Amino acid sequence: MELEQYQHFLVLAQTLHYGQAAQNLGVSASALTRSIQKIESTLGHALFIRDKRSVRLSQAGHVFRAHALEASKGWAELKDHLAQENDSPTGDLKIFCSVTACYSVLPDLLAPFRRAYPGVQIHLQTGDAADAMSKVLDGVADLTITAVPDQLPSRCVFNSILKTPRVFIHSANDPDAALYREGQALDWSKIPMVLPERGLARERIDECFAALGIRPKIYAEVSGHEAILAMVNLGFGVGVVPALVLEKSPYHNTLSILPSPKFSKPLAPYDVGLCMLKRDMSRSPLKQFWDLVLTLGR
Amino acid sequence: MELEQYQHFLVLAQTLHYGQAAQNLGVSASALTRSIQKIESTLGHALFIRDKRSVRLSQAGHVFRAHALEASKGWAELKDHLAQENDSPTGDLKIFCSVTACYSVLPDLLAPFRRAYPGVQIHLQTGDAADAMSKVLDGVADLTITAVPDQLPSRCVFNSILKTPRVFIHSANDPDAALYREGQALDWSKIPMVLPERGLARERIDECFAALGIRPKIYAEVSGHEAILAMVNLGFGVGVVPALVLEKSPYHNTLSILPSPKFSKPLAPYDVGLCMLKRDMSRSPLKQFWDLVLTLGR
DNA sequence: ATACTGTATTGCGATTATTGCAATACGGTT
DNA sequence: AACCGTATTGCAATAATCGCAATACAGTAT
Repeated sequence: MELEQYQHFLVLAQTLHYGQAAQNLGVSASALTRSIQKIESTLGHALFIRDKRSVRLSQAGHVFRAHALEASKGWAELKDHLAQENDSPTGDLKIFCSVTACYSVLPDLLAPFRRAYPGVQIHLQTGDAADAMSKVLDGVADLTITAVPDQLPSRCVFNSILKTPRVFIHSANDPDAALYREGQALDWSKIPMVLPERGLARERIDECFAALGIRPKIYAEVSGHEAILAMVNLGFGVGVVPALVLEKSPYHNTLSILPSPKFSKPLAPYDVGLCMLKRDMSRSPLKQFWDLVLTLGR
Repeated sequence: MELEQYQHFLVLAQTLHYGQAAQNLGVSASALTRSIQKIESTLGHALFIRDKRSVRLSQAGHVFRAHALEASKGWAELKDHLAQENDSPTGDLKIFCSVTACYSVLPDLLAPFRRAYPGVQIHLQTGDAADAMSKVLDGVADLTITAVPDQLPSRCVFNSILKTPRVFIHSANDPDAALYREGQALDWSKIPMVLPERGLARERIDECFAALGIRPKIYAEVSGHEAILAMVNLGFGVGVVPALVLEKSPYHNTLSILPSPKFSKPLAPYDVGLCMLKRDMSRSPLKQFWDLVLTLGR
């Protein structure tokens, strides 16, 4: 008997409505049906009386409800008890992190986590954000802090931590710097740009320009926000990076922000968050990390 | 958290030995290892301290043990409570049964079951014993009462109910009846025989004769014990059937038992028992039936 | 009467998890 | 140093689970 099924039962016992209970639980109605059927089958008693129009607890259902409540309470008490033990939870935590996230959001998460769970061994690996998802899917990393992917694999869950606008930047070293500073309307099809080589960021930028019928003039394609900053700083062109990346970089007072082109469809902000496997939501110390991030977010 | 895993934990907590505990539980050591790992992972605490030479409970392990015992007790109480409810367990029970078993052992099982669990709707189907296993595997039947198969599918469990010797029989109508009655050594290679067309019984008989270097003279190949009885009763030859089948048949006083040939490797008794899917061992009302048979067997 | 709506259940294909076997890692022992 | 005993892990096979779409079925509206 799964503890999760107890929860299914308890919610259904309250709502007395499969569709609604399923929605509350975040599962499909068929999954809920089968959870209940499975309990009934192991118990040998019908827990609910369904007469096609209404659902209500049977006698055995009431008995089981008392048990399920008791069991849930026992489980909660256990966790309390363990939390108050002097020894903190143990385990390994393999984090994969883009450099961007490593500079920007990671410190704010890792410090309190370390304080709360000193027994957890943390392995931190940085790398290209494009690899983040596959690292998690392959089990090389337990969780990753990175931009929200174009489409989340079904096995993963994502929790946004912060959003920061994307800004267009240029350097005083740029031959055209004077032009940019005048604040006039710019012809974006003629401005040399430093853009990401691939990945979600590049796609979004291309889409936004395309919506205006503009084919940007690409001076360089590079990999990684930090590389963009470096190139732009050398005066090679105009780049696009998340504002936060600029702020945390050593170039933040040598580079200037340009007003964004008048996109019909605005460039979505850079959304960075936590991503891990659904499966691990119930596992330690991943659950602890996830929960901590939630509390910090509020 | 599975209730089954609680059991795994509790047994390991007692034996403090993976191999031994695994054997007690009837699972492989690796499965046990993973059960424990999973609990530890969801709790975030090591339950056992392993130092390659010994296994002992950790502090968190002791805490969890108290919880697990409590939870087990609660579960047992629940089942007690439900058992004492006035409404008996409900459900369907689809039984597939060879005719032989239907006459011989089924009544002794079904009567007490019906008395104990009147709420269970019983569906009984008889048919060729050779089909029994596939009926269960295909989900057409929940359980079957039949001879132990040559090799049990891995998804199934089997529980022997009774064994009865196989006997060689002949009829007074047989032209050679006088010969048989004299009690002299018989030349089995010359005696016409009525044997099962296929299946385990036939294979065993062939093996036993083959071990003596004898190729029996087959007069007829038929399907089903009852058919053998009928053919033998008409005087067509000598047949082999489980003793119990003979006793329960209408021919039991018109047919006579011959001394068995002196097989070097004796003909194994007919072993009839209960077979169902492992999966269903925890489901109702199959578990009830299984348990009832166990108690009757003792 | 017939079509329609809301609700629980079931069939099915695809995805995940679990198992057991064999291989491995790692102390202690001969 | 080779060998045991024991827990763990890699891997391939097996089984369970999920969500979607189809179905069943009672009440309601047209």
